[in-house]
Amino acid sequence: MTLALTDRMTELVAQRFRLLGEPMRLRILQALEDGELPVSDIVGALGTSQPNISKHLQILCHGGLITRRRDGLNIYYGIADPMVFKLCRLVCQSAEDNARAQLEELSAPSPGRTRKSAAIRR
Amino acid sequence: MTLALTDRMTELVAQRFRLLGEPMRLRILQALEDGELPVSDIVGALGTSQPNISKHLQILCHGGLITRRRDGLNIYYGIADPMVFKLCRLVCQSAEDNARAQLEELSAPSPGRTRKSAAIRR
DNA sequence: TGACTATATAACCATATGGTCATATACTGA
DNA sequence: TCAGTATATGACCATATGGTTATATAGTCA
Repeated sequence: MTLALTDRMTELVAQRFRLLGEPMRLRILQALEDGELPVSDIVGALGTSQPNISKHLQILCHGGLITRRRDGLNIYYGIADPMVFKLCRLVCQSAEDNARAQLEELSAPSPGRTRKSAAIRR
Repeated sequence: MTLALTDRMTELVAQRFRLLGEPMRLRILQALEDGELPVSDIVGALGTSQPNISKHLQILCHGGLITRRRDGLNIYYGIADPMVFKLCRLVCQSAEDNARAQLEELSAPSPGRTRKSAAIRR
């Protein structure tokens, strides 16, 4: 079945992909994979400034990818839906496949292409 | 199993997500879902300028998401790996869930939260 | 209340990104 | 070769984004 997204839905989906299109945010998500953490721990784990982490946490939180819970002075963030990791794995896989394909393309002995030949690219 | 991506891999994955984080590019991919098309058709279908489409096509092509094939004056672009639509469906689903959850949050009769309560947000 | 800690936010800067218009390039056919 | 068509690219602009530093806010505890 085709996607056939409405304009609004296309915007939403793009927005969600954009959340994941930032290395620092992916690192934050990975840091939270084993369970929720207070901001200070995330900062410690990722080696960037606390304001920067806070900013990304807010973006992820508003985007609905992480949860937020206060406990005394600390604020704990956690993964809202482990599905994100499924997404990451899929993309990871396809990125690997792509890299492999490019390697083959480069080391191919001759222009005797295998199939469909996705290469013109001037 | 945890993700445990290397820095390089994290960059690659983020880069790939960023490709999908643009409404116009998502629309292009959707336009190609039923089969490859020449640039002019894509332009016709999406109602933006030809240079703009060409730019996005190049980005998608370099990112390995679409294929490119010349036939005479026309250049046909096509989906490189239908997996992208699987990704979109997953994200779409989760975006819907999220929207629904936010609605419930808003229309919840009282602060008698159900579970874990992901809402502080000042 | 006041000192202290954890986190958020404001102001700012440099760079990236998406769009536009004008023009170049690549191919076709007379 | 030349006119014509399809696509790509360069130059440019406005805005978005990620980062930094300084400071505000919220909660704890003496």
